Amino acid sequence: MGNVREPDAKQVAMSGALIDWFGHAARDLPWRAPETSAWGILVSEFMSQQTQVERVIPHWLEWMERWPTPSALAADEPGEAVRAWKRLGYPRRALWLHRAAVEIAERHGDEVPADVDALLALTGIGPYTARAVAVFAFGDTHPVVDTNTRRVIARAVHGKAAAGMPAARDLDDMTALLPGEREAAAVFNAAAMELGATVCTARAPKCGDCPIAELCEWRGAGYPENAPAKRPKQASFEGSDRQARGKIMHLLRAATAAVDPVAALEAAAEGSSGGTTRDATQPQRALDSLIADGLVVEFEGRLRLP
DNA sequence: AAGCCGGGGGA
DNA sequence: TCCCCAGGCTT
Repeated sequence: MGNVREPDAKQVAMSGALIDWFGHAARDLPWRAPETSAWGILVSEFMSQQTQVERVIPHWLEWMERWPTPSALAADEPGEAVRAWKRLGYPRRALWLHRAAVEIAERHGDEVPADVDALLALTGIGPYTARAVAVFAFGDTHPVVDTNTRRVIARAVHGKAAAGMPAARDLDDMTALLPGEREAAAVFNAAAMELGATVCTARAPKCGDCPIAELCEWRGAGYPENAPAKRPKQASFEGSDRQARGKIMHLLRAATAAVDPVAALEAAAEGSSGGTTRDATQPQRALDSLIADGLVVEFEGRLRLP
């Protein structure tokens, strides 16, 4: 981390403008209510990984009603967490959230730890989520770097259209903008994320609504079209293994009893008879990978959630 | 460093 | 159609 230096005048102007803007423009997300527990913050962060927050809201409300504490979730079967996850995507997150709840209940006295390193040690929590919980649940003064803040900094500070690959530099960039005062630092982290999510968007930024347009280097340079972020090209979802896995999970979530493996393989192949040749081994491969992930369990020759 | 992992919203 | 989304884990 090295020496912490005082933000310069432009950095102060930028963070100040973002904090002021956030005061009136922030979305009314339920976990932003002041009485939300650290557990509630942690759940919201798990659900929001690679998922737009608007889609998370109903799942979060239902989840917190049913499992208001880590120990409440830990007392239920992991499969119940996977079932309640519904179609949020990446169901491994539900499994990992359940594991994290067990770890918190067993190792931390049912209290979400406030320390970044302790958070990082929990299942499913990485650099982003650990700092997000430390900052948004406990008011700590770490830089929170997600896909939104990386894009905002790339544009406003570096004058580039898009962020490069994630790097250690991202944390330093965010730290340079972070106000020294504790409460302001937490609000600034949320404000930078909010700007990236609602105004400084990847596809069609609303620069007319931007509170830091006058300070933005990208705007000042005339919106140069730099090389786009080298994000790994995601394979088409249609016909993918991921889609096949999703179909099996959909069947198992809806099932009230363990299902015949043949039915699961048929579900995985559903819709694949559309003319183009498809990998005949895909259904079995999808099922095997789900079992390897612990999302599906073999039980007396049938399949069920864990 | 690269690949993999869901599903939906928006252009 | 393609790109993107409050990422993290495995190899």
